[in-house]
Amino acid sequence: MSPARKTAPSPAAPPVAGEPAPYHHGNLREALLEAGLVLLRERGAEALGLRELARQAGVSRTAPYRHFESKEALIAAIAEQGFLRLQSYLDGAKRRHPDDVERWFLEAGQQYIRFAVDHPEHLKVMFGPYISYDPARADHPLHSVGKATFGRLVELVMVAQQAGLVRAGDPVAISVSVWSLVHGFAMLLVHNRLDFLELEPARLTAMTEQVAHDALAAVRATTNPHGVGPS
Amino acid sequence: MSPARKTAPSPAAPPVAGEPAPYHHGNLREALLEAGLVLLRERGAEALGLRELARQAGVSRTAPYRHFESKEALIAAIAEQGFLRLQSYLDGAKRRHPDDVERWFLEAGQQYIRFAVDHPEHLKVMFGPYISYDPARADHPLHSVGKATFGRLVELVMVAQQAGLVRAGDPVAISVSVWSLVHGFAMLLVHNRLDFLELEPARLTAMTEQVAHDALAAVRATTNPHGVGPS
DNA sequence: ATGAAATGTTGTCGTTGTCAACATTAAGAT
DNA sequence: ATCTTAATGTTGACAACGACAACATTTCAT
Repeated sequence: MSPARKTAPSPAAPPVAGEPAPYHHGNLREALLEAGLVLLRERGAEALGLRELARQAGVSRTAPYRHFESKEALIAAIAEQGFLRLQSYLDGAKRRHPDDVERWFLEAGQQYIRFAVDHPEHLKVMFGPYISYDPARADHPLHSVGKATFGRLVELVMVAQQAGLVRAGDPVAISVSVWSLVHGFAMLLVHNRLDFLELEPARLTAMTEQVAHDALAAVRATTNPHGVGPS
Repeated sequence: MSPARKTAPSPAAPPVAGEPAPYHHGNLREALLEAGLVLLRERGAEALGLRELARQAGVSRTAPYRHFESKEALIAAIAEQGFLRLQSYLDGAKRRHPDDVERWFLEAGQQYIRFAVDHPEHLKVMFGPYISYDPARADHPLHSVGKATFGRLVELVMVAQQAGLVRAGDPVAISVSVWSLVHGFAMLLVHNRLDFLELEPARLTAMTEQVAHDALAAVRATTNPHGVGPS
């Protein structure tokens, strides 16, 4: 992002003392989302509120309603950004190991967990009860981006199947198992449910690697004598 | 629970029209928890509120504060009950397969998921962001009962190790992997993240069985050359 | 230039969690 | 039995929140 022209005409800069604070913010929607990320990092998911966000953006309490239908809609947009961030983590794994499926698999699992460690509150928002995830609203952008993220995993699983690394069978179902293990660990981490493990950084990376390995073991093809397909 | 004498002296019965509604409820703490379970089932975790619970219990808005320090403390007590319920699900698996570790393992996994299907909102409360889970408060009863539940799994893993079913290694770390897979699937289920799978009951049980199998595969002992393990 | 659409503001309502002050009942000591 | 005290329940109040309506200001297309 160059600091040059955006879609908005003038401001997009921190408020200047001399100027009379323009009536129109000019960039409010994105400013709210950015403030949301900051608030998320500094004060946690519970602190996310329309009024607080408006305050952070230097705007009055109901202004956000011009850009988001409701609090839930705003949070959904923040969650959406979270999935994009997560995708870039996962894509990094693929980019770094383009021709070794096993390393790609293991690294993807670790990247998922790294995302959880780096942005725990964001993960909470993405998978917590803050948004309803009504199956009737399956056209919502949040659903699309969520499915796209899951698609990264399905693609990985299919490649791994063709390489004989992962067992045959419905790749979506297999992906659910893999996702469940890594996601479950991430969620337990993020909600402090694993504090009794005393996970100082060294132990954390060891545990992360173990989880990634076990995720692969969970769906690994049975090492067969002569080629493809399990016994 | 027989309808006979409880710890409280007189009421513990639905309010009678004739009586002037005694000043002391006599059983408020348990009444609040029971109302909490009902509210949880009927209107979801978001509807849990001190005032609403007080209303359901036929008592005035700040009365709950005589029995719970805060809203979070009340929810923690409800979560505590959830862990007890979950334990009884898991204990059922052990009871039904006392001398077949593999069946015990698989059934335990399925029971965890069955709990999620039977009491989704309760699971949300147990693992959601409603309670802070401060590591400093490690003496809280919620932590104890949580660790006790996890202990069921560690016990199972240790027995499975001795039977040569599960790989050697720190049984706690291995349990975390197993827990993560089953828990992750349960959480995804409960938060409607798997609706795109179109899980009508038949597919759900199939997927449940797969998850349990994969949880075992994740930590299974490598089939060893000379003896104990399966073919 | 003018009317419509987009955007921001103040006022207000109902709801919630929490505290303080007060009322009523139950329990224990004398 | 009476008196004191702790346990329990109530009303009043406050700040914060999400949401809506009505109004103000700016931008944009015609």
